[in-house]
Amino acid sequence: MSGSDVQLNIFSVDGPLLRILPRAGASIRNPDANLPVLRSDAGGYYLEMRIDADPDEVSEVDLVRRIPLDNLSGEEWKELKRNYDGLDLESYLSKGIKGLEQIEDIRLRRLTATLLTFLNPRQVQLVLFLYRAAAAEGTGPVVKIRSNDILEVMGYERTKDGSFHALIRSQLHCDLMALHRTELVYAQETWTGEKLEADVKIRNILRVQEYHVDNVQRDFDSERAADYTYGAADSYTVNLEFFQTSTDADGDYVLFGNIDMQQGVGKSAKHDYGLKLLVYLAHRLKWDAPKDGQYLTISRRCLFKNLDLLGSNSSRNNKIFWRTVDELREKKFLLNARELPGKRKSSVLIEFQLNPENVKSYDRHVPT
DNA sequence: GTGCTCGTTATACACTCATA
DNA sequence: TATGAGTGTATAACGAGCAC
Repeated sequence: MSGSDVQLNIFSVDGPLLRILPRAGASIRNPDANLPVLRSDAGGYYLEMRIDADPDEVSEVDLVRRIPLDNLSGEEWKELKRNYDGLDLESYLSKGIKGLEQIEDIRLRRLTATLLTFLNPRQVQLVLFLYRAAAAEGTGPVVKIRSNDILEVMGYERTKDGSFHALIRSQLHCDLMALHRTELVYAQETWTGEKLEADVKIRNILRVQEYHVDNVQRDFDSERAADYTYGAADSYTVNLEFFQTSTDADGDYVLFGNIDMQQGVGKSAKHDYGLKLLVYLAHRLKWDAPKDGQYLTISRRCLFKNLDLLGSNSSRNNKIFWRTVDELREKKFLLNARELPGKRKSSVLIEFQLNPENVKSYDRHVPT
């Protein structure tokens, strides 16, 4: 990547990360997603959620997201498992994420919510912000960020005294801790010379290496703030765990430009369809062989599932989808999109023409 | 189209704690 | 004791989706 690209606000995100990002962030409404369970193996104890592979789509691989539960004795584990197995999560979740309030144990409630809402659009936006910061700073995978700077860029309003409200700061801390603690377990195909092999990978999207609190008198505990209370540190140093090839001219990555990091104030993070569609298209760039590097053809069924457009009103779903397409067209990520008839009458395909100036894939193994 | 629910932010206020 | 920074809680308001 050249220096002029950084000046133009263009940055790269690793291909291996984009290949799994929509799967890793599948919501509980996604038909491939299973309810969280407690599980133990030789490596330890975990709260985990499995996303099953969809046999109809090669890009929809089997993936597990899990939070390791450290420092548990055998007895504590048995007690926790007994309590958790007794919960009727399905019934709780019929009332939405708020239904989890019926879980009495605060830590377990928060960990379950963390797993269920993992990689919501706000967290995806945070990941993109960190990659953009890494590109701007040129310090490789390690990025140092100030909490208030991120919140400023995300468009949150300051309070009268010029700081950000504790709730917003706390939410940022919880998002960073979710990305720090949640492990992704999946199979990744790698090239050894000309030979393609598959390895099982266990990776976090990022790890928080250090955090700093400006006022040393403040009693701040990172784990406690994530599990029981509120609060945030004033700055964090994070390591982007997938950051390996993205600055390599021969690497495997997607270039993004022109991304608006502003949160729509008052807008629910879960309904940011524009960001969801953009990330999904970037993900497909890493799986498909786009015609001329910019034409992608994807089934409507698959798009609706990955955009979480799973409501019962199909005409409304369609309306939201095309409104989202228009949004990406206005933001110059898309040049065009149109409906194509599928093999069966019921299977509609959508052809996208991406704008290579704002989203473009590089892969040393697939000629572009 | 209407009314409801849900997730989110904004605002206000009370509390704790350290410091001057 | 007053002050300021940070934290925790309650409530109102808003936008969006959903069911009817």
